[in-house]
Amino acid sequence: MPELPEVETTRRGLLPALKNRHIIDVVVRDARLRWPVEADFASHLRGQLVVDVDRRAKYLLVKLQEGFAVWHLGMSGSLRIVPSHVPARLHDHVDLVLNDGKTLRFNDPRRFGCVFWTDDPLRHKLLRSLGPEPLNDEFHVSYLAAKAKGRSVAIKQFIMNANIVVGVGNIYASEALFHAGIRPRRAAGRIKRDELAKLVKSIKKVLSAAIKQGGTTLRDYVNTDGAPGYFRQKLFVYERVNEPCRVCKTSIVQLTQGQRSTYYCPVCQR
DNA sequence: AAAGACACCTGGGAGC
DNA sequence: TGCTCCCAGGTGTCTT
Repeated sequence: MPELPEVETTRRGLLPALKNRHIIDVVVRDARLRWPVEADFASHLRGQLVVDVDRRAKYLLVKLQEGFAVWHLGMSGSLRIVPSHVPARLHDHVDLVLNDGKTLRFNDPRRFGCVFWTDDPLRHKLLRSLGPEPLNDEFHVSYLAAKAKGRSVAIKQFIMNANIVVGVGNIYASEALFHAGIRPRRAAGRIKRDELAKLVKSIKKVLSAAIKQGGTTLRDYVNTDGAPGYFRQKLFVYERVNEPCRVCKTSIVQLTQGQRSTYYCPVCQR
């Protein structure tokens, strides 16, 4: 499910619900996530005050007085705030019970997500070599051009590589390439500088617009209130194979890159 | 170092 | 109805 806009939407929902609350209990119903929930996870969190909720790439950083609870939603994970008396449902794997009668509840059918405690998330193995945030000023055309130089990998897979830039997943990679007018299979190293400049702008624009709409719900993504995101209506190519391009009416084409579906308009993108 | 394949897992939809 | 197959918002790890 979640790319950067969905994770950011989740962060914004969590912040007012978690900040300045105490975690009075932790329930781990199923520790078998992508990486098993560690045995001492609950004891690290129990009794702690939540100080802030931040985000790095697609990781949510729940800042505690001592260390952080770091969450990744994987493909199908979601975090909701529910009244603590609501019974857990299928795939509700982890709860943080708060001192205000509410519970932060993690649901993840495919169990590709993970959660762990750490005292220094940015130096953690999973986060330390991540590229820049796409919405920050450090992500600019000169940076991208330097990284792309000499690379033969397809531009779509290149911008989905979190070591290059974080947060661009399968939906927004196709969408950003459409808006930049670039075909997804072109080698990253052969994209001209002015095209890369357009691509940087498109990535920023698409992600910002999606955040404004609360993200994209295709199947099971919901925000912390259980509501879907509404950016799906604004998609130009993703999951629109054989439908007319919203700009030129040409049929949208689907292909496979790196075992993922890619969508593009053969006329608008060159 | 870079590129590509594969792995993890469940559920929903299509086709028979 | 029920089976099989394919596909899905991610990304670490292994092989070439």
